[in-house]
Amino acid sequence: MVKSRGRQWADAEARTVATKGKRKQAVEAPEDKGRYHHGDLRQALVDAAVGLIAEEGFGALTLREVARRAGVTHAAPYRHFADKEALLEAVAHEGFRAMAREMRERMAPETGPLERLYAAGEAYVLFAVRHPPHFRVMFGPHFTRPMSPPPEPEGEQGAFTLLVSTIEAAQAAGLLRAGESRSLTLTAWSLVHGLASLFVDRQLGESPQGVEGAEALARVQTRLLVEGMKPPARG
Amino acid sequence: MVKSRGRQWADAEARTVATKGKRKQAVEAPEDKGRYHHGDLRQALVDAAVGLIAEEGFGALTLREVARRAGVTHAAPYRHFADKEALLEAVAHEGFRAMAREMRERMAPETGPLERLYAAGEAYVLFAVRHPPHFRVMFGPHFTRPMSPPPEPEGEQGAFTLLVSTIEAAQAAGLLRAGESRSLTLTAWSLVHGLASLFVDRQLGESPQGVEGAEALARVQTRLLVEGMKPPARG
DNA sequence: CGGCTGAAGTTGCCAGCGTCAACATCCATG
DNA sequence: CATGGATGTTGACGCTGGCAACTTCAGCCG
Repeated sequence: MVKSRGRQWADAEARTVATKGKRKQAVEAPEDKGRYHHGDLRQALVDAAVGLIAEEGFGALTLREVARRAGVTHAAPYRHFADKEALLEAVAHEGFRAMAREMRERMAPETGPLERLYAAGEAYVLFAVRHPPHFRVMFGPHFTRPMSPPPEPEGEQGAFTLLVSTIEAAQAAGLLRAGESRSLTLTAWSLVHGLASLFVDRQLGESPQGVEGAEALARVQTRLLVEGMKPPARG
Repeated sequence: MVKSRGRQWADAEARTVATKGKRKQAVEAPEDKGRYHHGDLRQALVDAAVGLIAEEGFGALTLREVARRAGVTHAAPYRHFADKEALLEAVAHEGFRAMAREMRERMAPETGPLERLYAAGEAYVLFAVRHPPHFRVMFGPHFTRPMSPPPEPEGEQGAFTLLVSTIEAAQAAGLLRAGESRSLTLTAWSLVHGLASLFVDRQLGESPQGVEGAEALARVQTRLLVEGMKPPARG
């Protein structure tokens, strides 16, 4: 029964979504191999969960398999998460933070209120297409207890707040119909969320796939939404 | 160990979504109590699964609990479904059929192409709000293998086909911008799907809840989408 | 009417899962 | 250098999805 479980700690490099911010200076040195303590097991577990969902699908998401991928035994995760749902909550929080960040980044170069709105919508859809596991966990039916609100670093706006303020800015500039800002926001949110969901859930069989296809589609759709569906003749 | 498992067959009445069509004349007589064979266990299992998701959430969906609710032992479902996923597929198929039916019913009284489009969109959202378990199974991340297309009774159109043909009819009547029918359809679909998803996943904390709230919201949103978001001044 | 046969349901089993309690190891602080 | 708290391990429990072998039933054929 001498299991040859050579401890290989998960690479921290594979993360493309995780908070870029500084983390405890751990796992940095390359010679961490033989340690009993992991250094940053919590983040390693989150990464492993995301990778597992991406590779094997949601049904394969097992606390024990996550632990295996992180190179620890099956009960180790309980030192960092109360239960499986708490781990998923951490994934969702990471997703919300990353989505807001990507929206801010794509909006940053734009100056016109409408251009900023386009950028926000496109970033929302692109985030979902690029990070399906996060998106699924964020909005999926996997939580029994209500999810705690994602922790937003000081001064940073969440994705939804960002959308609202962008739309209100466009209204203030006279570029969008005034009033009903809540309705306009919900319409915009529904459109991008629906498009993102359809993409992630592979409901768009015939349409262009892949990140580029999604980007083009998101671009067209956000324009189309704002331009309106009525014919030029204005029936 | 004498378990008092008095066989109580699941009421077939509780179904509000199931195919209304006639089923094998079974379970109809009220004195079915002591039977060894169930009569319509397959449908009873689907109903039990839907009820279980509705009452206890997705995490509680267990083949064994479903069997318990249907009044049979844990291995009985395997006579009707290859595995748990096959049961979920049956739920999804029932959902797709019911959604298409509800859309047709709500569209039926309307004659104008735009009114029919409104009715289709409202029915889509209302179906999701009224039948969250079905909607979640239909579009959730629960299938590893691709879902087989829902069986559409002869001559009946599926929900998506219905939406496409309605939009094309509106275009033909000159009430919607011509061309790009695929884009218009995707926009409309994304909007109603996003709105429905946000409702089902309880992301709309502040907005009006409940079926009436959803209906009003769906009404407003479908109009708003078609009218367009631009200010009357046409920036 | 009586026996056969296949469909439908049952019993018992297995590995794997989530979770907990008890134990082992390590790092930091005194 | 001792010690205590944090972190990881071991072993256990009940539950689950799935399989195999058995039992019960209904309809059919003689």
